Amino acid sequence: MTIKDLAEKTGYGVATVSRVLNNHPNVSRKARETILKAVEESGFQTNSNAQQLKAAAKSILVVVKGTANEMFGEMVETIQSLVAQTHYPLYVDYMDEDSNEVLRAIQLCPEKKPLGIIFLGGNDRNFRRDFARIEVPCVLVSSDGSGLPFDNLSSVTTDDRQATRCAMDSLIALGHRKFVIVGGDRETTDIGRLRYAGCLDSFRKHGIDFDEQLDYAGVRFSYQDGYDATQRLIASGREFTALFAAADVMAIGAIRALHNNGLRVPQDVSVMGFDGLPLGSFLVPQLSTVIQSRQEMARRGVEILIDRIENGGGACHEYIQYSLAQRESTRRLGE
Amino acid sequence: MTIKDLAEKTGYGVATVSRVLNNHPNVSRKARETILKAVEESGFQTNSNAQQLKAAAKSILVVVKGTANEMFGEMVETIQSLVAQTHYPLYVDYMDEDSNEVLRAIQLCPEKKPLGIIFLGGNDRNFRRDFARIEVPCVLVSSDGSGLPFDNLSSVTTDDRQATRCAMDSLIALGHRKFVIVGGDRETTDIGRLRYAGCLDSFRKHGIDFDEQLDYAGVRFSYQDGYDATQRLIASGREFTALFAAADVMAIGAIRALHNNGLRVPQDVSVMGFDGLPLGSFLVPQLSTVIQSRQEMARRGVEILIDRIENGGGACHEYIQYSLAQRESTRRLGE
DNA sequence: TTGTACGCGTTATCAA
DNA sequence: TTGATAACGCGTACAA
Repeated sequence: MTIKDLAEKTGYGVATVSRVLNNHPNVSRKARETILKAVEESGFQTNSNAQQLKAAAKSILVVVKGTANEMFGEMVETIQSLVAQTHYPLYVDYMDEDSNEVLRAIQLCPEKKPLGIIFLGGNDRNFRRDFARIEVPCVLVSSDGSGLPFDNLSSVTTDDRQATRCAMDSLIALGHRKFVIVGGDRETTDIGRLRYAGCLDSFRKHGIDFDEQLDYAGVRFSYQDGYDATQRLIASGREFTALFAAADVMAIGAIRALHNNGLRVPQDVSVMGFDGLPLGSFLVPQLSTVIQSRQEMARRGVEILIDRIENGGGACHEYIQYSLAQRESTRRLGE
Repeated sequence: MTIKDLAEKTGYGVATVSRVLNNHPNVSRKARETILKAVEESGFQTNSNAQQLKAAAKSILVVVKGTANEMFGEMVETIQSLVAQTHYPLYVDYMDEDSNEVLRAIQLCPEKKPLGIIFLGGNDRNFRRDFARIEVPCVLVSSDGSGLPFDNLSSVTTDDRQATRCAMDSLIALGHRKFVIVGGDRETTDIGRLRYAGCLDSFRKHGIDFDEQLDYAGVRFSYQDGYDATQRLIASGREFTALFAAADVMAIGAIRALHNNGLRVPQDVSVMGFDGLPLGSFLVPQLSTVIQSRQEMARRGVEILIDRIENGGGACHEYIQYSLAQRESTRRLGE
């Protein structure tokens, strides 16, 4: 079933059919009705290959880095419902955590010819190296692009460094002085770097003693890695009353590791995560964490992108409000 | 950059370029080398729109129902790596939990012209109503298609009913007699229906008293719904020593609800989940559950599909081995 | 208001 | 071994 078939069936030409399909003007009411009815009956589906081969589909592209990332699933849904309220078609492309999202976008561009791109997650290095080849307006969501010299790349994210500092400040305010950190890799992930920097900011300000070699473990963002890293930290014999995990999933692994070593949370060790996954509030103990506003991040990402598409303008970089949840996995020392 | 540009650049014709690109025979070594080098230099990317517009890409399509489903993320990765070892290109299409996966596949078929389709998750009703319009061999993974009258629809899944029965048997063997169930909707989800049936099988066999009205809550597969349902069950005043949740996420919500009501797991109530999410073994207490072999399910799904594509043959329906994990959230009564 | 005809980038057929 | 050329289904000048 093609528009040609439709044309034959209705007695009109393919151009008229195409016009009806795309809601173009200059079609008689009668033609529109006839053709619409035929479309209905035949269950016609326009072939998007041909469509895009022909011309820009005026679409928006979303590139999601990390299929398993619990943060992104919900955000994709928000983006979808937001974009659905516009007339822009939306393409969502999922990829592995460790693929190069920028190269993928570059690869997709000649095919999809998007008006703009939203990156859900992204790596500084990849952008620095390859982003220059992308010309449409883009928004990097949930990573900070303000350090990147691209006029067509905006970003919306949590201020990881400040949020982490704030989280550490709060633990210090609760009386904690001895910390260990289960963080991300500081070399390869921006998140790992920024959240670690936030910790150091706070530690320095309060004169907290912290040994980067002994008190920090830079690992991957998973339950298992959080668990393993914590085991090593404990095994090394370091004493600590508070553990910060750079992601909730790591915090969960960490709590289990503490438990296995006879350390109770929060009586013996306070644990603070980062992300604010829904899961966290169902755990026993409920996970204290930095809650990122995923909805808001996604919403602003869409808004900025559409504005740049429609009105032009250079890059802008926004931080989204986060909130600190002191729940059950942290406690005031000496109470 | 198109193959036409490539042709000009190298002095060959588009046909030769195309042949090189697709590894076809009847190309001189010299031509192949020259063209390959030009491809390298120019960073040429074949336009898949044009490719698919022209002809069937001999691809395999994966339709994933439920972006947030923790089961599927890992399975998609397995499928990808398995199919990568063949010469079939793979398309993965993600959709909301409540979209109609069969209609989506029907829509995709004329465009992608896949040789076969893998459905990750699926609803009985959707298949019954619309699947007849799909002609290529398909495999439904993680739902049971054996009741469906389609010769081109195979399925690979856990035997939900038997697995649940087995899980309940095990709880009964531990001395439990009073159960409540936080299950899925029995009307709209196959999983809800089958896992409930499994419970009843076991209860009947052992003469366990169970009131469908009072002891069963059919809700959605989420933390919050598991939590809410358990709250209601507790509030209703029913006494029970064991709670079965039809999914691990529900079990987690349930455990929190029990905790909030001063009920300890497993001392006061044993909780058994279903799915075997990695998360479960990091919780405190570790979640007892039915472990579905996601890897194996995905692997068999791919194997069966490729076999049907290459050798034909009718539908086959397989159950994949599951295993019962008695971990820390269940205990023997009276010990 | 409508239809004809061309081109998008690719693959496949055929003749050279 | 190669190249010219006809499709694939659609959008859109341009002509009518």
